[in-house]
Amino acid sequence: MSQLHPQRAVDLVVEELRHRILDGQYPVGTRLPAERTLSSELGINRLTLRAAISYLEAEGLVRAQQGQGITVCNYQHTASLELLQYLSMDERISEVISLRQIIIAEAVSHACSNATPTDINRLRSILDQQGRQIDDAHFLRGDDHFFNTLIESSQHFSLQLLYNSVRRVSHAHPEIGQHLLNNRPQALGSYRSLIKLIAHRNPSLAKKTIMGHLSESETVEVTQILTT
Amino acid sequence: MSQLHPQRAVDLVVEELRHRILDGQYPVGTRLPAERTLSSELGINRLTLRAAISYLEAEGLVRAQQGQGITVCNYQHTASLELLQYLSMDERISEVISLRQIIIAEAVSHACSNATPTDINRLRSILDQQGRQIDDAHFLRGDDHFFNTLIESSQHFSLQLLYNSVRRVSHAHPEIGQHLLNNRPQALGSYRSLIKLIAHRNPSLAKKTIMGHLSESETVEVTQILTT
DNA sequence: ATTGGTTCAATGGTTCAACCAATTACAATT
DNA sequence: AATTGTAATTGGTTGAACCATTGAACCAAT
Repeated sequence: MSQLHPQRAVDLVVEELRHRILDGQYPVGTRLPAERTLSSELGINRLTLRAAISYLEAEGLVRAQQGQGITVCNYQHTASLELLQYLSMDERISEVISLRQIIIAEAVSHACSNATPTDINRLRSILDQQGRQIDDAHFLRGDDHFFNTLIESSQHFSLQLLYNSVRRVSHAHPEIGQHLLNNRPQALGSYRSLIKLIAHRNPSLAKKTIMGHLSESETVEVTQILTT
Repeated sequence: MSQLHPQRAVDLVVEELRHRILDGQYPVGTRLPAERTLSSELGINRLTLRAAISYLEAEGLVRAQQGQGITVCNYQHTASLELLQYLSMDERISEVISLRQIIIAEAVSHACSNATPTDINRLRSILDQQGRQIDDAHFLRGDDHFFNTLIESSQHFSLQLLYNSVRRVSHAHPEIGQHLLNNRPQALGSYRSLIKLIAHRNPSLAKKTIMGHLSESETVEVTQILTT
């Protein structure tokens, strides 16, 4: 959905209908009002409504069938992670945080094998030019840039796509960014540690470090890596 | 996109355009032909094309802007995991397999905390009534049912949404199912093992077991659990 | 009473033609 | 050379009309 420029009528309708669905105003399994009725109610043309419906079909929220109407899907089974950005995060912040951690751990692991020296230098450069001492907004932007680069360095296309969704959820929910700010010291270790782990080229060790699954001997090893 | 019933013109157009984009026929960053041109070429009405474009916008493949045209997005950054089902899997089967494993490990871990006795019984029941000795197609269907139930037992909505995408990728690419069949014995341990791990209610241990991150003492513990 | 087929109303699917609105390209002006 | 204004291009929206599918209501034959 575009954001800059005056918002299209289609986008407004998509948001309105998505809202009604997720609110339970149009419960799962029920039918939306007929297109002619609904477009009239919303004050738009039927074709505009149909473009919105098409969009919502792609999101896995509704299903249109001729003669039968537009049915609200059980999106728990039909939607993708993209849906998360439109839902309330009250009880799910921890889900996203841990998901993010898993993705990063996996990405670091793959980056150990696939990151080029150029990639590693780029990561270092992002850290340096950021300084890491600016206001929250700038910090989060730098954070975003850093992890984007990290994910790309992993050369793992599926992880990249997955991370895109998590990223959009984070952007849609400032609470998540806030959580990252609060837990910055202890969470994930510092950025430089991540780079050191990648540069050390030990995928398994790197992943275990991030996930906190280290044995005693491994802990010693990691300590050595990080203090050099 | 629906599949039963006669396929709508919109769906055909979506598939055709998506194919052209992923093929590189419409390279990333370039513009599609003008709507009037394209709809004429495809032999459909412009409004039908627009519904298809709306769908592709939701998939993160294109971006339409008035006066500027319809631009092909850099879907590596705009799409979600859903895209994977439309791509060639040649080099990515292992990505999906490992992603699937991570999701299941995480789900089992949460199922340890959240699965009700009813959930566990349901999982056992799925195994029993399946018999596990039928042809591949039936096996995969049972497999699908089992893991769906497992994911639901985890009560982890984000994982559920994520798994939906992986599931659709798997369905779109029989090679992945084939890989599951081939590596069935050694991969993930048996289904009954998973249930035992869940019933034992030790989230951390369960996850490590599936991911193969067990220490020696933990290995002994797991062996005891699985042999009871 | 049950079955089977027919009709019909409702609903989504598609098309046409026209106009609005944003953007861009380019020529005219300075 | 820079600026401005205008025209062409492109997507955005609309209205009305017609097609195709579905399901319910109805009716007839058994």
